Amino acid sequence: MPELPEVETIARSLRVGNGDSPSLIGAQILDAKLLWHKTLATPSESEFRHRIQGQTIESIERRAKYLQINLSEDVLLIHLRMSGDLVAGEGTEPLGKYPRLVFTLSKGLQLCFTDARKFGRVWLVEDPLTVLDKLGPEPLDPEFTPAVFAARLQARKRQIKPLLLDQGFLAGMGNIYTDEALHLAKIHPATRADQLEPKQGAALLATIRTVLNEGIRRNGASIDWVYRGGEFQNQFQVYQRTGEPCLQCGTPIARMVIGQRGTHYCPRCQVPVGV
DNA sequence: CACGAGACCTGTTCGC
DNA sequence: TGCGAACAGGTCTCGT
Repeated sequence: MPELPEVETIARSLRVGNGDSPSLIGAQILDAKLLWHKTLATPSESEFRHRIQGQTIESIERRAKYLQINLSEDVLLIHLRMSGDLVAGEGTEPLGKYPRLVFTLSKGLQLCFTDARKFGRVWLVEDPLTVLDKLGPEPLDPEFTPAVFAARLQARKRQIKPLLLDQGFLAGMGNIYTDEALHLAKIHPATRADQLEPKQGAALLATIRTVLNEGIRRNGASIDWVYRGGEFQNQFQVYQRTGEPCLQCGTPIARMVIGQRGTHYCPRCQVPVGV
């Protein structure tokens, strides 16, 4: 489920708590139980348990689609990939289906990493940059300007959709929000990046921010059986609406495969240019 | 550098 | 109803 808005939603709820989820700030990690060995990217399981025991959760933030949990000595990084989730609560029995890594915390709390498809990964490192150093700019960073974004587009020949999904080019976009942003910007997903007018490129960053902010405002999107409780799925204009009328022009939404990803677009609003 | 295919995994939904 | 195929919010690696 996790693109930037979903990860941001999780980071916020772990940080400040919400209805059924307690804030984890200040909690101490008493132990960690690894239930699927590949979930832990580094270090080894024994070193992981040894190092993390006794550390306190000092702050929680998000970088791209990574959750960054700053501990008293180290940094815990979590990537949810396709089906990962984090559930905080009370008790020692793992919360939720498909638990892969369970942290026992002080105050009778636990943090449970669940992940049906087992793609998610967890790192415990001293320096987060050893994991995060290849990431591109944050789309919501106000210092990242539309002009800079447009200029970076001009230097690339790739199709715009795979380029937006490239985390080294721009960090945090996933399949849903990319399709939605391109539709809002009226750009065909197969358009070559360097074929976009600088004006279009600048406008594209604006629509990216629009859909991301709207996603965050609605606590992310919940679709299929990987449920999170967000409501952004009700705002989809194209994603998973193949054959349904475009809400702008009535033309049936089309689906094609670009970069091995299902891609949804309006063939009338998003006219192919230089494809 | 760009691009495609294959891996990594499991669960749900679709088509016959 | 049953069964295989297709599909799923992500990313890595390898070959061309």
